[in-house]
Amino acid sequence: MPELPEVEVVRRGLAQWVVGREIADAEVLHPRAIRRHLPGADEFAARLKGRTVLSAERRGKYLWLPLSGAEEALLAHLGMSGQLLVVDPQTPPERHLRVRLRFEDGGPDLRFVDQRTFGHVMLTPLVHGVPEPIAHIAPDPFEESFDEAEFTRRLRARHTEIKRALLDQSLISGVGNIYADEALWIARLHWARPTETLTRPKIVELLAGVRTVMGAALLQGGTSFDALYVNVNGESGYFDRSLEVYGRRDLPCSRCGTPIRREAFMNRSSYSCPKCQRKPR
DNA sequence: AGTTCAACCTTCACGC
DNA sequence: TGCGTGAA
DNA sequence: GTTGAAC
Repeated sequence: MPELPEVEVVRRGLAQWVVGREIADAEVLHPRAIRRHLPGADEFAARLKGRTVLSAERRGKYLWLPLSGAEEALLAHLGMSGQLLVVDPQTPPERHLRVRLRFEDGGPDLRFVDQRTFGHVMLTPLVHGVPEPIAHIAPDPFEESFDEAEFTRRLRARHTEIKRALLDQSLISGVGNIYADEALWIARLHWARPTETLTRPKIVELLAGVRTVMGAALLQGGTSFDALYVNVNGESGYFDRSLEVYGRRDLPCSRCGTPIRREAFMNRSSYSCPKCQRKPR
């Protein structure tokens, strides 16, 4: 498993190419890619033109670029299949290209590509440095503002099941269904474990698991499950992905050899090792 | 109040 | 070969 | 992955 800070690779990748650059033109190729908070594609494009990108930030599945002028940012929500790509302007349009930003310097485009249209980009005001629509989203474990003691306190005050808590974006962000299952396996925790029974060291272990899984995924460009989902380099993360439990029903646990089980939970799949992750009584 | 569930979309793998 | 289904 | 409606 790669070591920290993998996130910085992604962030630097964005910052390196984008920061300080003036937007020449914004093109919306799919109306739903900018749904919400804006009248339409034309105004979206008009408001971006001539603005300069100041920096690049990330929170969970969100990336945002603060812009010159007003306290505003271009916010991208990647969803499950969305990607924010930095590519040579000569590159032919991607099959699922939704929004394309060209720059005055003639350098690489910033392209929002999203097969399933679950993600979107928008222009939004910043409040305390964070886009207004995601003000309720808690920091992810890679952010400097992520406070482990605070997280521990709030987690144990929840009185809920641990996986439910991990998927709660107001408590911790960046952890989806797959990452949750993987992190729980690493920490040898059953998804139904009551949060108030977790010891401080166990929570530390779990967070380490979350960072390991999330970091590996970020290295591959965020969401990359199917071979058709590609990373920032346009390569599939499919083959070098190393999932221990997710999607491995009946396959042996790499720690103890016990067949991995699949259970329905919260209207989705949950995978775990019956031996390593004992169900709480 | 807490929880489940369908909807939002496109594509692909699978079985018949 | 295609059509419906389930899953991402 | 997120939202909002329905139990």
